[in-house]
Amino acid sequence: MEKQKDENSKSRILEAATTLFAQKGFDGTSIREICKRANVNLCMISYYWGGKQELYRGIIENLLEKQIEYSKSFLDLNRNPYDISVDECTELLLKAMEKCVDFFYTNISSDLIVILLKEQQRPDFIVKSPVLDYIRKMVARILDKDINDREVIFKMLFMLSQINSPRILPAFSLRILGQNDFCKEDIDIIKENVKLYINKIIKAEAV
Amino acid sequence: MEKQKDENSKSRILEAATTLFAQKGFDGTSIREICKRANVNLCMISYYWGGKQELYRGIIENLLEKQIEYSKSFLDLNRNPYDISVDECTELLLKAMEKCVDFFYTNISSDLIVILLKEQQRPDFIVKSPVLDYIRKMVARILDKDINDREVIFKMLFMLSQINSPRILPAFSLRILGQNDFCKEDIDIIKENVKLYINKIIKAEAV
DNA sequence: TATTATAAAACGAACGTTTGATTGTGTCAA
DNA sequence: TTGACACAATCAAACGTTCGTTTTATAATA
Repeated sequence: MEKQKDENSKSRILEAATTLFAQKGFDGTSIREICKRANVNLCMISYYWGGKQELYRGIIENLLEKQIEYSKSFLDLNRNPYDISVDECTELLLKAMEKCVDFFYTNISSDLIVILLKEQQRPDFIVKSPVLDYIRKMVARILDKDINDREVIFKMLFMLSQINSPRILPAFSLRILGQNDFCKEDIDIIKENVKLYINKIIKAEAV
Repeated sequence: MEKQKDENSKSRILEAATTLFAQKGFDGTSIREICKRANVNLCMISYYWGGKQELYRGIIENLLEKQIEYSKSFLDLNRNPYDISVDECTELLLKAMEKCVDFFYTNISSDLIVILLKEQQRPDFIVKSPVLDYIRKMVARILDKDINDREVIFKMLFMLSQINSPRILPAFSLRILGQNDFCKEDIDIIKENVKLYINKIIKAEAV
């Protein structure tokens, strides 16, 4: 009376795995722990994905799709940044950065950015984001440099880490704040910061 | 003819473990791998430290001592920031931030900051840094706020992530740069950035 | 009656740790 | 000066546990 096509257990696994990977990392999380939390049998991960590693890829690709889909509301990835004026491009980039804050601090994707940061060094887990590539192209255009120019890369780094700083140091910041996650007030502070400093960084006074 | 008091193998283990923990994380590194890289027998970690976890603590505490020792050249941890004028305190903080860049980008401690960032969420691996506490107190003094004020905490976050951004996203940045580690030129860019933006962040125009 | 989803059990491999033996070194009484 | 002894360092081997995965069986559905 309950053995029908039940995508429910599949999504429960995804949810449990995402939470645990973010908390304890890929290697620190056993599939037994995931399955216990998701309330499913031990074999279900292999059954649905083929293995633990494929489950990870599934989670990440899911995020990337969401990111691309979400970016469509404020970016046109097919439009060549070099065909846009510097001023318009700057405005677009600033808007994109603000939208990134919204994206990275929703419940859905907050765990995922933590996972990506944690596992970024695994050669087998490399992720290519077309959205990130496009943003880099925009920075290059604004600075009138090559996309692989050292200055462009560092400007991107400073921007991204500025946005993600609370997620990069979650244990540190949340422990001091005495919270389990960031609240609306925190996100507003981050956004305000983005508007102010990212703007300055982009406008290329130095660096 | 070679079995004498040989602290050599102990330090070789420390070096190998630091490199591997930074690369693959604590859980992703086996003691077999560490010992193989250090060219010592499998039992030596238990012999010297008692276990893998204790080896980790040994590494981290080693870093903290170095950090405290190093900070003495530009900070007096016993001096109460609230007894210093805002202007002098700002200058001291800026200097400290620049010194932090030097510290975090030397070969000795670059791996260690990566490890700390990776393992920060483990409740059993929590590290308290008196230097960081002092810097927080300085920020609070400059902003004339309580040390636990949300604004103080976020300013610290933004400052620290600004400094560490290239270390926070090492895979991302180094892959694009096509380098194995940051060079003098990169560190100069980071320092210049610190001077410019940290200064703006501290001076409290907003956030 | 296929097909899909779940369950329990078992697989070999890898893990961190411990054991017991062995080797070199420094100490010291004879 | 030497032989015995304590001790620190190292070794190979084995320990029990946990890991990701697979297998075989079973229940529910189309």
